[in-house]
Amino acid sequence: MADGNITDQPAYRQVAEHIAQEIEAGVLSPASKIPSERVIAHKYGISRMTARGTVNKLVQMGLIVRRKRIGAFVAQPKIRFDLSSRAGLHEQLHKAGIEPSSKLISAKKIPAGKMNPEISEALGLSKKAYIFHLIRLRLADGEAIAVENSYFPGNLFPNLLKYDLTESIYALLEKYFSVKPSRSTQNMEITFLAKQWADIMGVSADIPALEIKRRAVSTDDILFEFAHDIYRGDRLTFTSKTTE
Amino acid sequence: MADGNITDQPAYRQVAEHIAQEIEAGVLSPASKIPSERVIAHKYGISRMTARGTVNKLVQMGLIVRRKRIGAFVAQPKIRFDLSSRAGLHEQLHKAGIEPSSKLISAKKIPAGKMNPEISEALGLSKKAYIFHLIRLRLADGEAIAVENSYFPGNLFPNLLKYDLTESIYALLEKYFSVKPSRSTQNMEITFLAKQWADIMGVSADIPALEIKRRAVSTDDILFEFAHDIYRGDRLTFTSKTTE
DNA sequence: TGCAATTACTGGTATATACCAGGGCATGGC
DNA sequence: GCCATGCCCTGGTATATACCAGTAATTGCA
Repeated sequence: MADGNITDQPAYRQVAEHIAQEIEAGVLSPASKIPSERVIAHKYGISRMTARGTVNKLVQMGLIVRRKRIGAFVAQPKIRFDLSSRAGLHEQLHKAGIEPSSKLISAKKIPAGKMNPEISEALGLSKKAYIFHLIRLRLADGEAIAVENSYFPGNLFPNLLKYDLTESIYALLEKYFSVKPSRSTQNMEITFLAKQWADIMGVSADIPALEIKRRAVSTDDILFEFAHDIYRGDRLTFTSKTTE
Repeated sequence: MADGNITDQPAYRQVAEHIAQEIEAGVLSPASKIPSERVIAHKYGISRMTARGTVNKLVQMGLIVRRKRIGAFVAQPKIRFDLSSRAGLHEQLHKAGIEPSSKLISAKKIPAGKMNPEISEALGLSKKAYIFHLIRLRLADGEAIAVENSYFPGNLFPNLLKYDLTESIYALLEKYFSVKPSRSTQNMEITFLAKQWADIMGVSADIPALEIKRRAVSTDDILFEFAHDIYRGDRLTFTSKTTE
């Protein structure tokens, strides 16, 4: 910025705050396009690289999303997801008036020996056993919000891949294999979206994420699933109600 | 990079991956200084701004931490914090062989009317009631890892500020006011560290964070605390064990 | 009218350069 | 031996410029 400043904030932050206020005030409404980096630079009398810093800051704050070669847009409000709810993601989205959908990305039968030890050991399998690995993409109103990796012991679910895997897996397991989930132990971590998952979701890797690894036990006390779920932190807010 | 590349990755990412491998391989050990941006630029034949992009990426990955005007250093391994554990942060750190400490940043008595409505309403207070607001900084081996905001209804805890607030507040409440926590409802969100908290912690605002808002109820079914805790996502990994 | 080619614009990457403020260290005076 | 001065290095900010690849609107031809 050409002029002097009262606060000692760097130019890119000042501009970011100004635009952030416009967004919060509703001058720029969700899904609307914000001015291009070059226009911001000209409007505020800063260089494009500085304007880019401004846009970076806004992305980082979760207020806008970038679309390569198209522009930057005001972000939709975050979707609430209650991790402690009995209801699954699908059901919670539906209740919130958001259209949930899933896409089966991959379904493979893999020898336990070729698997990541973390997974085969978690499922307590010998090397010659095999594992079913499903990757599903979860969407909300058509927008990718999560990737779910599910690992099932092959011996428990013969011919699993022959079933319709696009619907609820848990319903399927109960219907055809009489396996009902009872308890689960989960471990969560805040990370950045690994490129692997970002590619599946079709988004940039520079967004925060919540990763959850879960071991699910059936009512028969059998460990029947190891799940590794990756949720976008920029589109979801996570709620966890605990009563202790 | 001057030379052509096999992968189509941008230069700043390639260099970042190379340095990341050096860190993971132990060539660069925790707390050791990585080369300065200018040195990286020269070493890999890239410009300093590109080298800066590399360092940004590494910071974002949580592999290194920056220290203004001093350099960038390989980050310490993340500290595990079990959110679902009965043990508090202090106890968990101690068990992990890390020295926990706290610092009282501020302790104020504030009219409920002047408070953020989210808080006064959560505590179910009229505008003329008052609220105690404590801000505490939590450290692990001297490093700031969390900021805790605690809000207590004034009527429940007369003269709260006269007590020693540097120790465990819950122990104090039980000892002097016979208030024992029983249940809590909490709401967590992944964000970026707001400048406000970053300043208290003495770190940059460009790091991920976990914010938890908690309503704590006593054994007498009285809502006695609204807490707003902010944890550094770059120094902590959060575990949550659920058995349902 | 229909469709292909052009063009303007976008974010992403990269370079070269410049200045600032503060930490760390060597130097030099006392 | 002590301490202050000053220099070098650091990350942080900022400018100006350039090229790329893909989108989207426009243009122009058949």
